[in-house]
Amino acid sequence: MPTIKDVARRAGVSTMTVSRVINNADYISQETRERVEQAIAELDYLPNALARSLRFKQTKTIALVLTDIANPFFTGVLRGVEDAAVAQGFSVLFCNTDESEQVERDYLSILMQKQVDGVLLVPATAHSEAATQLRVRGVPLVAIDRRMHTPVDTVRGDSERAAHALTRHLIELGHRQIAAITGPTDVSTANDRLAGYGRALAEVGIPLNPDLICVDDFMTEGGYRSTQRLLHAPVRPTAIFAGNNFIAFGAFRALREAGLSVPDDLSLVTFDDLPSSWLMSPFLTTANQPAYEIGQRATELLIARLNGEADTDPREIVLPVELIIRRSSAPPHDDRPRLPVKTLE
Amino acid sequence: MPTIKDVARRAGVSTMTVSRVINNADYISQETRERVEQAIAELDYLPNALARSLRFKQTKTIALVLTDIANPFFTGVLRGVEDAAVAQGFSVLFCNTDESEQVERDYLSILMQKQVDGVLLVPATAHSEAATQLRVRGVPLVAIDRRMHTPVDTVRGDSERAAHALTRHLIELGHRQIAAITGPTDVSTANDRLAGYGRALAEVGIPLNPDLICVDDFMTEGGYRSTQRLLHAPVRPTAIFAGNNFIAFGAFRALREAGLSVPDDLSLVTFDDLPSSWLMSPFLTTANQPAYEIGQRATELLIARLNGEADTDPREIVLPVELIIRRSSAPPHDDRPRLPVKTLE
DNA sequence: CTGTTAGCGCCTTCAC
DNA sequence: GTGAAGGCGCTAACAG
Repeated sequence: MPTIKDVARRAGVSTMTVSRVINNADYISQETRERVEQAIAELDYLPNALARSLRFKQTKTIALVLTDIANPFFTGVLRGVEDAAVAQGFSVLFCNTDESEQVERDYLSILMQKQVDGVLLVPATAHSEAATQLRVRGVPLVAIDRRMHTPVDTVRGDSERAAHALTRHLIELGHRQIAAITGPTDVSTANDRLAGYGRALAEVGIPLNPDLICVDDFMTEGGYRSTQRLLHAPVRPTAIFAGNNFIAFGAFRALREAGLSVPDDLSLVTFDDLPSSWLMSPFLTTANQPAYEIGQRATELLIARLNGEADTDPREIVLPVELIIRRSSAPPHDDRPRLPVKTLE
Repeated sequence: MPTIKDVARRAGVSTMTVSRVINNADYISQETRERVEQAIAELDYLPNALARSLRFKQTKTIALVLTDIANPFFTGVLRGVEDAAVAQGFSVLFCNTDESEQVERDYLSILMQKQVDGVLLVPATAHSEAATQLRVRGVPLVAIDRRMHTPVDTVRGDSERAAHALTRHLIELGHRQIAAITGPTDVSTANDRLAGYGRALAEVGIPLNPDLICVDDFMTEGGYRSTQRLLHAPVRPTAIFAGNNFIAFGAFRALREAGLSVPDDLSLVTFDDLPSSWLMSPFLTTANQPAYEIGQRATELLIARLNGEADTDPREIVLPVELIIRRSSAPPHDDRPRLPVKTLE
């Protein structure tokens, strides 16, 4: 592995001159420059970014710390992040926390040691100390998808409004017994979605029924468990608002196993779903967040911070969410008992 | 940002002593160690990994360069890679090439400059010079999913065998006119899958019909275009073997638009599909590759190479693929012309 | 057990 | 235009 010294020796100049060529500084004679460039080519020399970073105090690397890349929403975010990062010459260190605060903490420590220039974080919880940890060390942070207790740059979809729209849609179809299943209360998206749901109910004077509100994790299993609970509750809901796609998948499975069909027996609406190009027959009514754009905008904001631009108060970018109405939502049947019907296959 | 010097000053020792504590070397008096540890805690000191890496010539960072993270198969690979990497104290630099050789080349250059310890690569093409580039610089490489022309460590699913099984399945259902749609011929998985397809046909004496073989990209659009072509071909196939999940999605769309139903009018089988927990009603017959395990095994092999273990010839790990038979494949109808039927909704 | 010296590869500063 | 010295933060090798 040749170093700058080898190049200098071969070109018959000092290392400083080589350095000038690499960083294409001024005041180099055309002739020297060519000689150096040739030596570089002959030796197939590549500068050592480690050494440069040590001097420049800049690694041209940012980190993306998120909770679960298997969620297609976050896959979209990652694509947006990467494209925006590359466009500005940055690399992306990828970290998956699986919603664990402990893992998040450990990662952040490593990232600070590795001197990443900035961090994009989907915080496992709203009270994550990440913001403080990073600020102390002067590492810029942009939160993605979820708000944090500490004031911090944030890019996210408008969960409250979207949840309101989904719930409103159910109400307009005639539903009154609408259940909500969301993630942990210390995750802002769960709260915001529940708030939007509540606002829609309040607008038409439907009281909140605690029996119809389930809080579990944001995973398939959470949706499955919660739905089973709902089916044994005193009042059976005619519609379920699932706080995210995984919850909806779990809910659907529980309904099917109970011999209930969507939307004949219950309507089901959710967030994010799957890319529609993947679906044989798109089915779920959903509030679709602009995942790619969220990742992109967050990265651009982060890099702007790195460059010292926009050095104002924390900024919050809230992107609109698109409502996609499909077959999983329909008017409720009357409430006379009905025989379970085979689910749509 | 405190450095080792600050810690040394505060603890009243030399930097070397601090270094020894950090790396928990032997021969430190209990008392000094405690004093240093206290100084570290008080200053909230974190060692600069850049400086350490410069000395150690080890960054504890590997790169994962793949073609398209939006493909759920690669998402699974990434999860496997990350888990295995973290378990051994490595971080993962993530790079998406979008099947572009140029992007791949550019990334590799950056990665070498950043001194990654090793590279996991899904080569954009089999003739990628990546292997040579990296070898020259002594950076270990493990290819994932696809074989390369240069001999190199590889971890992949058994595409040939799986394609054979899928085709065999169609034959056993009674199909004789079986079309194949695959990706570019300079991608080994495309070739292997075509080979498996051909072998299955040959076994039962069905001649290869060039009209029934389409080569396009591995994307939804490729599947869509190819299927449209097939529908205008002299012989209409009764079944389509799609080279990957995206091709299958595109094929399905083209069939639906043509008013054809699966499996009533044509059977459709493919690779990878989607995680079944996401599906409302799993539909596609598929050869399911162990994505997570592929990522995991590749990472373990790479790290073994870094540690100088297993310094033998390039190794090829071929993992078995699971055949999942679902509703998209069924016996063919007789070949009398039929009215187009609405697709299953 | 602890400290000093030197250097990883590069670049900033200041001469020449 | 170019080069020599010094240092980024850390540690290996050697002293003591």
